[in-house]
Amino acid sequence: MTDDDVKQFGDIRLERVREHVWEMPREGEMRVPARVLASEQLLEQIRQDKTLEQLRNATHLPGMTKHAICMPDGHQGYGFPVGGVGATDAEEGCISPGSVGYDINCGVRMMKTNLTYAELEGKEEELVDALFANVPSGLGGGGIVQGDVDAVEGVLDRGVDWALEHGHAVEDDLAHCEDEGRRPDADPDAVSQKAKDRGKNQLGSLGSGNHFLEVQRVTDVFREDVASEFGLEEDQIVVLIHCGSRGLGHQVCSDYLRKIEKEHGDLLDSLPDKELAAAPAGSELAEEYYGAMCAAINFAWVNRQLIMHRTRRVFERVFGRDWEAMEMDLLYDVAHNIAKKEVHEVDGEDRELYVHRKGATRAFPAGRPELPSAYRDVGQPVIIPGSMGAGSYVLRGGERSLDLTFGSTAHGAGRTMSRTQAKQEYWGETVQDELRDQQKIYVKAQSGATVAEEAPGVYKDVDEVVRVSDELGIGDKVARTFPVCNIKG
DNA sequence: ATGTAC
Repeated sequence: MTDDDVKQFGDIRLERVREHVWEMPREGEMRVPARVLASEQLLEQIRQDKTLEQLRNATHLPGMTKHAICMPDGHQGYGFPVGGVGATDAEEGCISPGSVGYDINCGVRMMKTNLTYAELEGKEEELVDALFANVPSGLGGGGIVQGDVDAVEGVLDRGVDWALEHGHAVEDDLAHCEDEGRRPDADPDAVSQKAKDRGKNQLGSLGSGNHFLEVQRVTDVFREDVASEFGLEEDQIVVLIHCGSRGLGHQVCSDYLRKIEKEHGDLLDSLPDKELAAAPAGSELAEEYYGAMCAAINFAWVNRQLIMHRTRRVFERVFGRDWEAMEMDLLYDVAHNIAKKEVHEVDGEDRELYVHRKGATRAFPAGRPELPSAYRDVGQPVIIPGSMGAGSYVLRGGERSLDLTFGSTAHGAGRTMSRTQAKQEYWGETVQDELRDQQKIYVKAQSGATVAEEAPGVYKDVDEVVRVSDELGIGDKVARTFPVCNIKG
């Protein structure tokens, strides 16, 4: 090993295993080593905050297997890094709400169209205004559906099946969503009344922060055969929807963090950070949290479904054609913040694990039984949004992901500065004017401050993140898109 | 991310 192959950041040591793979050797109370998957350039950004320390802390979680892993877009989060993957034994390990994240099933879906960029040019302002007027966004309440108690119960229990029953989905949408849009382990009774109350008037709403709806054009195709299977080609218009489970998921996370801290104090005392609070596998709270989290997963899927279906109606008005004629079909919906029971090979043995992916995307290659039939022979689509001034990517689950990352890859570009700092560096209106005048990107937002917080300059280079994923073989580049219209909170 | 704190 040469000097170039070792990095010492304070008391944290990283050893290069090979290109883009850095290992933090096991020491002290660490149960497993940790790994950072990053280029030198991205590692230099990752080391700037508490990401590496949080990654090391995560290796202390009971039942952690193989490695705690940090993706190329990793940054500091609540307890567990955003861009982190940790797989714990589902019988002898634990489940940790902070390792899922507050925004349960924050994620993205991509809807295709058969429109070309040429057909949209000149209509950008009309389209962005119509989307903004019809898709609720911003903090607080107001959704596409004003839900009552029964509606929320149905959504939590049946996910996108509920949307289908109520005319907000078609069968084909279910066939192109993970779990067909319905987590079978959902337990609505484990979701507090307070969480349900917060969620009932947020069904079909974008929220705030980095959440958005973006109309994009496909600018590059890297793997022609896979793109063709996915139904993507250059110049095509697609729609990307990025949002989560709103106040409901947030409430589920905080409810269970509080309960688990109280009930499992011994386990908490054995961890280096209280924010990693975890319930032992098999305990009542582990089961309840898992059921509640799965219900929140359903809520987020329905949220994205309602927004997508409303978007079809908006396109119908703007383009004067039926959405079916515009072939506005769902490509796929991917979760960025969940824990899920999955079987993976560990030391030559198949074991059931809680795979925590926080700011990480499942990236299963061809052949995994969980994949819908449309993608079983090609591998699942992985959708990685960039900032509103940069491209986004469609990848395909890579052959090496099962071996390296429990079937996962990155989820986005990742911030480089805090929201507070961003507001000091940028002014929302100026950002909007520049995007429009220099790149023909039309942004409309509830708040100028949000635009400043999400300015393209506050994000890492998504091209570099995707390059690492592709070169590692965990997620293969298929296509790149570029923004046309963007609405946000 | 989030009725931006308990």
